[in-house]
Amino acid sequence: MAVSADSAGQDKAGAPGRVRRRNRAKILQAAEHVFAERGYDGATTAAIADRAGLPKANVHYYFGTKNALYRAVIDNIMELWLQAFGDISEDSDPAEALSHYIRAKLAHSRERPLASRIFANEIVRGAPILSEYLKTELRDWVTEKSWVLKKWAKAGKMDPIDPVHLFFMIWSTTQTYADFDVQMRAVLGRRRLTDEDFDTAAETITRVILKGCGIVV
Amino acid sequence: MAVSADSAGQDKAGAPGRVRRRNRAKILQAAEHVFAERGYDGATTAAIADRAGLPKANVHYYFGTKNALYRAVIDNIMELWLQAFGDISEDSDPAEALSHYIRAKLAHSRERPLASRIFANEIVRGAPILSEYLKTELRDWVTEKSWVLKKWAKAGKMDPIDPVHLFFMIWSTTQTYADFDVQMRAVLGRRRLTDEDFDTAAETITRVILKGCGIVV
DNA sequence: CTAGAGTTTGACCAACTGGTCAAGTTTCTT
DNA sequence: AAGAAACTTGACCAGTTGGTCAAACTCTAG
Repeated sequence: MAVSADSAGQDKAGAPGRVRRRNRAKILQAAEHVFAERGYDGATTAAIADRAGLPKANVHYYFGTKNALYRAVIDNIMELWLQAFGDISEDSDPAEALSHYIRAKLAHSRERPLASRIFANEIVRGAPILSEYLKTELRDWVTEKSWVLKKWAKAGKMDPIDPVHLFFMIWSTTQTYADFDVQMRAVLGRRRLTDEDFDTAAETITRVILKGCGIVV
Repeated sequence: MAVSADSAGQDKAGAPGRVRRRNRAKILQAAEHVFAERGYDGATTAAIADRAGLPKANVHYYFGTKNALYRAVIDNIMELWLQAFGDISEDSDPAEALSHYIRAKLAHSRERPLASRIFANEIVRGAPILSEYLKTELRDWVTEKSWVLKKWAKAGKMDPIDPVHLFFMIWSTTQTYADFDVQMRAVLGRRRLTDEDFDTAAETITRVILKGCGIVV
């Protein structure tokens, strides 16, 4: 996954390339919004341009095609995903490592719901862009971490739960608060999910999963 | 949610209305496929007509607009959702009731993945059609069942877990096998999820959640 | 059998979409 | 300062989309 340099450097007036950097960032941010809200097909380059406050032709000047822009947005997002993959290693404490991972994932849902929703959309569409990443980087990560969980189980630190499906559980229970936000809000009767909602969610998920895996806190 | 009569009666040759019924059913089925695969905006009436083996004008003859057809598909789907809401009542056994519910939800993901994916798409889009349903029927169901879980907790049959978030956990962990199927397949290295995969999933989810809630089996 | 209701369909259309372009403007380099 | 490079933008275009329509055809009730 390429690492884009956008929004990296400073935008000192007079610095060469500052226009390029600022406009690319504006467009990427607008695109993230529109893609998250409308999906790939529902998003129009005109809507993205509007939101960025630029004429449509300008969007094409910087990113060429809608598809290239979409890829750039996805690139940006996957950078974050990888960061959230905290340290689950053999000698870390299961309770701490897992609850930290769960909380990190949930925080991501709260802080970057657009990213999560775009990711969800991409997967539901059949992952035309991301399937390569899923089959390589993600799969390797899961394989590696599965070994750790198996060793924890052998050491009696947790029950012998299938590690892969356990990761599926953690991903789905945490991402649902971003992707299915409307459903959660409707059921909870909230206009917006509050900090308390996320705290309760974190507590419930962590508790059920840790205890469910036989991890003593 | 309206209950459509499609695919109800028999299609005896000579029975009046049989053409209408058969064609509406054909179109609905095709629409379910296309909407699930491409999302609302990505789906075209032409693609749906093609898949149904009918000219596009025919689709409009029966359903008027694309949006009306989409609503009809959603209607069909919600009928199923409600059925899966098995019996979680005060005097049923927690272990049995919950594990039955989890298995039913998971079976639904395996047997009707298209329905699940359309539902997911609808929610991620902000539930323009379903928000009313979520705020009323679904919310009421959750409220009612939450009472049951709370009584179970008071009776010492399970830990005092937040029931609403627990339902969120069950929904997300089971639906993920339909909605994020590509991701699961990529990580598991399968071309298709097998029966064994679903069995392992059911076992893992049931075990973690039941034990996590302090329900003794 | 026959009149009217129900169905089928190709041709058509206006609106919108992603994308292009060339002429102008601003910024950078020397 | 001045020429080159980078950026801006309104006008434009071809392809696609949801939707219409009228003429032809088929079915059903009496």
